[in-house]
Amino acid sequence: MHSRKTPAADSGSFAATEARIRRTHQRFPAFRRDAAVLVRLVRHIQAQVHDAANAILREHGLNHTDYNILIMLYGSADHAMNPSQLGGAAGEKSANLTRICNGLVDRGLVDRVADPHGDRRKVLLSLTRRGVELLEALLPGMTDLLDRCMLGFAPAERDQLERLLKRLLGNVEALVHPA
Amino acid sequence: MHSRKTPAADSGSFAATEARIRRTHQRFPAFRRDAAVLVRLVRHIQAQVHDAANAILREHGLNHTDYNILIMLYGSADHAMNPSQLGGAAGEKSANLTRICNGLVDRGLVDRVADPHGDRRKVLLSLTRRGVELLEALLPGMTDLLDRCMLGFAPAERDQLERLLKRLLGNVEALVHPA
DNA sequence: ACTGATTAATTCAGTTATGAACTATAATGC
DNA sequence: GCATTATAGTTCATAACTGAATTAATCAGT
Repeated sequence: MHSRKTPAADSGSFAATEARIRRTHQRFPAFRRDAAVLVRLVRHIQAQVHDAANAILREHGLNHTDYNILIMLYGSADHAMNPSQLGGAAGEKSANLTRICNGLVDRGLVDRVADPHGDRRKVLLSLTRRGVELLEALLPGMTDLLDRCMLGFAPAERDQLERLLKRLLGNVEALVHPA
Repeated sequence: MHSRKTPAADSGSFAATEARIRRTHQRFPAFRRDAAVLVRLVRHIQAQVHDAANAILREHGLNHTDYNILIMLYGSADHAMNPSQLGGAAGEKSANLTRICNGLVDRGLVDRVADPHGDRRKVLLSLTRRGVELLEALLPGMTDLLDRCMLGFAPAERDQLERLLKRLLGNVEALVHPA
């Protein structure tokens, strides 16, 4: 018996990717190396974190998306948010959010009630006691993962990276919601 | 008639997200603000770029994933790669890659043949003439997207961001393939 | 008040992605 | 040579996600 992990491929060595980007730029000069590299870096980082988080969370019966929803609620002022806030915060489309929350509600981790404040279209999602407990049981593992991401980064470097990424985010948000 | 765009949510304003992360940190001090912010930034950036690219590519009958495969092949030395190289480069799992390439082969954009060099397990994927043509028709739009990502970034800032992201990638790769 | 446009959330059909199992070939050790 | 182990690629069942349509409630202008 084999296959303890997905064979996938050697995702390491971004060097080959860079060589490809360079060649593309040669064949099609308008294609800018720098931007392409950045976008691909972001893509790879996101994919790896996603996979690593999934691997950790699987044994608790959750995936990275579920976790993201739970931690957003955990961080919110009263452990409660509307679906649309939550979707925006977690970067999930509303249709997907409904599905995810259905699952979390079914498992008793999240509560879904009509929003008491006026607007009867709205819904309030909140962590149940069990949701809080599960999340807090998960947090050490996830915290450790985050720590390992930051190995070798000086505080000033983290700040700088954060600042630059925020500007990048500003730019890419303008792509979808133009003006 | 309404709904010209998915309602989704206000993905803008990362500020609320930061407030949540701060609260989480207060309730669970081991949870580091900086790392969490960075990971969520990466997630949001990737999601937005993905959506924007999909919107552009849709009218050509492709999605962002398809495009990524094609551009990898385009950038490779002889417009040809093995599935596993390609999967690694594009950040796709092998099972998914098979499916994607099936589609591209069916549409006559990609050629799939036995790798001529010895190893009979291997397969070679390459761009067809049509694949090259379609890709080159697409590239101006995608190039423009990339350009808009970089608005307001000085060359030195791009370099710095690239360097920092590469280090981050190094760290996150170690998460999945430990040691 | 009433019409038309917006917004919140969900539903739905179709697409895309995942983990595990499987087949076939190649490499390694003995 | 032969057994063991590893790798390349695919298949399959299931899960996750998407865009568009739908329902219901609010809002804005008149």
